[in-house]
Amino acid sequence: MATQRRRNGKGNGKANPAEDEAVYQAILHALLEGKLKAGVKLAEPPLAEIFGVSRERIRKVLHRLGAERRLEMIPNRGARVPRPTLDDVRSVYEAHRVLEAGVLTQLVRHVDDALIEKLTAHLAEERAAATRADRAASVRLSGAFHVHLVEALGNAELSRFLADLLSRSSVMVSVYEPATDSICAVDEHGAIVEALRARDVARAIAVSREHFLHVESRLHLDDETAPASEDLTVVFAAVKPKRRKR
Amino acid sequence: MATQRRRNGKGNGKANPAEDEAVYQAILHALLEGKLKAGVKLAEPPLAEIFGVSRERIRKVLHRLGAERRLEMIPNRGARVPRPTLDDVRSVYEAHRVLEAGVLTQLVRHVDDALIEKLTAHLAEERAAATRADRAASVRLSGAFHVHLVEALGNAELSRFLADLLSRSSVMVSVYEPATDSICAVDEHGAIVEALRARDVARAIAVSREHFLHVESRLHLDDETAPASEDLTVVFAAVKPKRRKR
DNA sequence: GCCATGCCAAATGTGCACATTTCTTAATTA
DNA sequence: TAATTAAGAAATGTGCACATTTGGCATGGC
Repeated sequence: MATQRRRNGKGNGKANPAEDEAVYQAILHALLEGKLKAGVKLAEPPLAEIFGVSRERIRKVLHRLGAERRLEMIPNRGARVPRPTLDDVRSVYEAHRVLEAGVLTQLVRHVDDALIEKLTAHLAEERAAATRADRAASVRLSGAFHVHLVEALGNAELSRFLADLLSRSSVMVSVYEPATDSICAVDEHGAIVEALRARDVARAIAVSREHFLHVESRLHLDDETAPASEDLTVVFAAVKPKRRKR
Repeated sequence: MATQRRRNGKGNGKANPAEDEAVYQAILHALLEGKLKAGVKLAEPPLAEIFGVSRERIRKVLHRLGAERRLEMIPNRGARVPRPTLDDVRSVYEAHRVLEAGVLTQLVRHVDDALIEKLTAHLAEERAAATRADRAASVRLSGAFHVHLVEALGNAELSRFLADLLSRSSVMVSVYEPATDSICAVDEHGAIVEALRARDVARAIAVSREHFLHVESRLHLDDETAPASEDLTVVFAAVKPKRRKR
C-alpha cells in the first residue's frame, strides 16, 4: 500500500539535490499556475506518497516555501496555501508601481537605441498575442514587459525583487481574477516606451502609474468560485511519474 | 566532554520554536554586527556544541540563512559567510537608490505636516549623535532615516525589501569600510526633507541620488584587515549561557 | 624536492523511530 | 437533541543512526 523506498530501507544518505529541486519546482509551479486553491492544506504524508520521496524531503521543501512567504506555515498545524486579502493584492501592485517609478527614473539615464528596439519588438509580440486572443501568452508577455524594464538596469537585487512581486501577484490572480481580457493593455506599455524614447521621466512615470492604477481598478473579489481540485493527487497528476506501485 | 542533552536521550519531539529563533537571531546578529568575518566557515558540530542544541537545529537555521542569501551554502561543503565583491556592494546601493527614487515619487503625494515633523525630529536626533561623535548611533540613525521614508508609505512589501537591502549593506560595511566619519551626512538627509516639504519630486530625487552616489564613492576595499575572531566560541561568547558542563 | 595516490577522520545529508500536538469521532450527560 | 468531553487516529516536530562525501595527511613514486 505504501510507496516503496528507492533503495534499501536503512539510512540512505545518498545526496540528491536534484530531487529536492524537482519537488520544489513542482509545488511552486502548481502554486503559480493557480492549480492550488487558496486555503488548501498541504499535508506532508500525502505529498510524500505522491512524489515518492521521504517525508523529510517534502518537509524541507514546504518550509522553504514558507520562508519565501509562498505558503502559510502554522506551527504544529502544517502548511496551507495563503488566502491573500484584497489589501495584500493592492500592496503588491502598489509596490510594483513604486518600484517601476524608480526603475524608470534610473532608466532614462541609460536608454539607448538597442533598448528601445528590444522593447518595441516585445510590444509587437504582445500585439500579436492580443490579436490572436491568446490569453495565456498575453498574461505572460505582459509580465515580461516589466521584467525587461528592470533587467535593462542590470541590477540583480532589483530583478529579484520584481520577480518576487510578479510571482506573488500571479498567485493572486487565481483569487482576484482581473477581468477576462488581457491584464495589461498593450497601448499603455507602448506609451511607456514612447516616453522612454523621448527621455521624458515625468511622463514615463505618470503613464506607468496610470497603467498600474488601471490594472488595480479591475481587481475584484471572486466570492469562492469553483474550489478547483482539492485532491492533491489530481493537482500533481502529470508530475513525477517516478515509479508506480509494482 | 560533549554538551549534555536537555532531557532524556531518546527521541525528544518536544516542540520549541523559541529555541530555533534564539539560535537564528544569535547568528544573524553576529552577522549584522560584523563579528563574523567574510569567508568564515560555519560548521554544524561546533555550533551545536556552542549553543547546546542538536545538530539538526543548527542545520535548519543555517539553511534558512542560506535561503535568505545571508550565508553561502555549498552542497556537501557547508555554510560560509559570503565574501561580497565590490560590485555586489554597488548593486545593493544602486538598488537602494532606485527604490528610494520610487518611494519619493510616491511620497510627495502623501506628505503631510505630521510626516515632516517626524522626519525633522529624526534629523535632530541624527545631529545630536553626530555632535557627540557617537558613531554607532549615527550609523543606526542614518539607516533609520531611510526606513522612515518607506514606512511612511505603509507598504509592507516595500518595507521588507528595504530592510533586506539595509541588512545586506550593513554586513558589507565590515568588508568595505565606508570611511571613518558618519555614513550619511545629516545635511543631505535634511535636504531630502526640505524637498519633500516643498513637494518638489525632481529635487527630492536628485538630492537622494547625489546622497547615495556620495556614499558609494566613499566605498573602498580593505585588503584583508584584521581577520577578527576566527574562533566561533569567541564570537558567540555572550550568547546562550544556557547550561554549562555540570 | 614535488606531485600523485590512497587512507582515515570529520562534516554533511537523509531516512527512521519515536514524542508531542492537533484533529476527528464517538460516547456520555444535561 | 445539542453540547461537552474523552479517546483514538493522524499529522507534525526532533533526535539519532547511519551512508556519503569531503578534506587533510602520510606514504610512495618520479
